[in-house]
Amino acid sequence: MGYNTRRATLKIFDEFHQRTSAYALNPVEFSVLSLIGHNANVSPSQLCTELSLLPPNLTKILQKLSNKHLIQRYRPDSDKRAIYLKLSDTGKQKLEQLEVVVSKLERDMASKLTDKQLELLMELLQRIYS
Amino acid sequence: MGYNTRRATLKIFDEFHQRTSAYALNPVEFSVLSLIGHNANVSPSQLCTELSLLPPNLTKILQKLSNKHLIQRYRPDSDKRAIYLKLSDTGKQKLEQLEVVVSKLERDMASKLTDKQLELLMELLQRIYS
DNA sequence: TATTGTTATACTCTATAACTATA
DNA sequence: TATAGTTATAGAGTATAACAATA
Repeated sequence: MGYNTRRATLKIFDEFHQRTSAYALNPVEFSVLSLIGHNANVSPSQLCTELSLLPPNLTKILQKLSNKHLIQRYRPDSDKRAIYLKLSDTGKQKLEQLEVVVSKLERDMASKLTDKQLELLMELLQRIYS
Repeated sequence: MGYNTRRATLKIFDEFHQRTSAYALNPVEFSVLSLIGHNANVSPSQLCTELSLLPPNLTKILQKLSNKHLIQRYRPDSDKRAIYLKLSDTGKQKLEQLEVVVSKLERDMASKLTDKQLELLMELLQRIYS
């Protein structure tokens, strides 16, 4: 099973790189961008939990996204240790574009599956890791 | 989809490490050992193709397996460039033990799935990457 | 000249420890 | 004393180029 999930991941990630090379973001970085986009004011620690990333590694991803002016970080008055994350206008624009590419990618990678089968595949995978 | 396959892979590999730490082999190294075990006289280039590994990286894996006295390498008379791989007696023994652990691991990781669903999951994944 | 496999090496990804600032 | 996040760094995994030996 691990063999099959890994082979599928490699294939999908390879195609992801080919189709999104103009954005210079890898799949995990895209996930971070997407989660921030759909959960404004999310914190780094929440992202670490949700994506199984270690804090030091997430910090580097956030620095990269920040250097590309895709996200903004600010410290809330309620807790000056914490950081809230949200997308910049550029970030929102890029995310929207990327989501179109990625959703087409997903459909193409599953070209041998019906919509129902793809949905089922997702559910079975989630039952494995959750 | 890539997100879900990756999360599942991470979970499975993590459990793999916990249950097989005594053998000091990672999942890919186990796959190499297993493929050699079930395909005597397979060549490194065949393994590279089958497992999507690059030759220099497979070489390192084979050196590790060889240092552990799990495999034997020999050059056939028919082509002195090529290498044939097979398991040593120790290798056969270790593989047999590992396969018991791994097949139990597989069943446990899919505890929320019926046998039929697990079988289906495999087939859907293979349709993605093949 | 092409193929098989190896060596050396660089790059990316992931993991650990120590640190700053705030609570 | 504990928590959020950062920095520095080490280690594992993956990639590219150059090479030796054989076909």
